[in-house]
Amino acid sequence: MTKQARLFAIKEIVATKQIVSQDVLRRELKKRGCDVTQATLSRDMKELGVSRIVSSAGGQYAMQALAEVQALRPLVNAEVLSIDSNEGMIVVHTLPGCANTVGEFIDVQKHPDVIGTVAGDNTLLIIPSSQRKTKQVLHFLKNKLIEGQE
Amino acid sequence: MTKQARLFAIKEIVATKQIVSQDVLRRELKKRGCDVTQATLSRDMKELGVSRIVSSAGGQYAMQALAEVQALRPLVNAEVLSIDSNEGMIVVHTLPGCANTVGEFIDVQKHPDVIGTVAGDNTLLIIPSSQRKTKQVLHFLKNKLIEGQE
DNA sequence: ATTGTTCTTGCATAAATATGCAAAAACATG
DNA sequence: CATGTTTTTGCATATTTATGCAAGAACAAT
Repeated sequence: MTKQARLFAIKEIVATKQIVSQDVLRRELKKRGCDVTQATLSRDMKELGVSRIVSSAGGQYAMQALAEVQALRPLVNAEVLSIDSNEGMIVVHTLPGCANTVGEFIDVQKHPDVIGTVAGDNTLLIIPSSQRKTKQVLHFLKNKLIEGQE
Repeated sequence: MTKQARLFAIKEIVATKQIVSQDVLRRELKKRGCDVTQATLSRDMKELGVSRIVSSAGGQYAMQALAEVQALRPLVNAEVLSIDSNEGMIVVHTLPGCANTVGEFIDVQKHPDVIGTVAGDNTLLIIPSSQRKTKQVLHFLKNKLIEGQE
C-alpha cells in the first residue's frame, strides 16, 4: 500500500469512525492490510492536519477545516474525506464547506450514469441513473476523486 | 484565584497566544498569579473543549467546535418536527434553518449504518448504509432525536 | 460544631504522542 | 548499471498528556 493510499485511508477512517488514539487507528489500518507503526501515523496526521479533539464527552480524532490546514494542494483530492455508498446512492464526505466544489467537479464530468448531485456543507449526494450502476459509478468516483486520474 | 477565573483565563490565553503545550500554558498562568499543575490543566482543557491542533506548520491549542455540537443535544429535541422514511432513506423535518444543526448532531454520532446526511433549510436527508438498515436507523434516530436518550 | 457529601487539586505514574537517527526504499542522473 | 539524492519508515526514546488515588477545601444539614 502506497503512502498516498494510506493517507486517504486515514482520512476516511477518521471521518467515519470514532478513533480515540493512534494505536486504535493503527489496528484499523491493519485490518485493511496496512501495517505501519504509531510513529508513522503521528507523522501522517501532522501532514494531513488530523488532530485529537477532547471534550467532556471524551477524545477522538478529526480533520481540521481546510483554511486552518495550510494545504499544499488546491486539489479536490485534499477536500475529499471519504466515499461510501449503499444500493442506490453515493455519499462523499468533504471538509466543511467543500461539498459544493466537489459536486461541481463531478457535474462537469457529465458522466452518463450520474443523473445528479446534491451538496450540503460537508456532504455530497450522488444519484446514479440506476441502482444497477451504483457500483460502477462508485468506482469511477474513487478513481477520479482520489487518485485523480481517468 | 477561583477555578472559574482560571478557566476564563485559559480561554483568553489560548485565543490570543501561541500555546504549544500545557506546560507553556502553565507558565503563562503563573505570570498571572495562577499556580497549578499540568494535571489540572489537562482536566481544564477537557472541560473547556480546548484541543491541540497539529499541522505541517506545527502544533498549538485552540478552542473546538465539537464540544459545542455535543452541547446542542437538548436543543435538537426542540428543533425536530417529524421523522419519516421510505425504503431507502430517512427524512427529518425541522424548524426553519435548523436542518444543519440536527445534521451535525447526527454526524458526530458516527453511527456505522449512517453513511451521510445532507441538510437543506428545514429538511434533512439521512442515507443508511443499506436499504435493509433503514428501519433500524429510523428507530435509532427516533430514540436519539425525540426521546433524547443514549 | 459534627458529620456527610461533593468538588477540586496535587502527586505519582500510566498512557499517548512526537522525534532524532539510521536504515531501507524510491527516484534521478550520468 | 552505478552512484548520489530524497523520501519514507521503524526503532528507541524523549516529551507530552491523562488519570487513579488520596488529601484538602467548600458546602450543607442537622
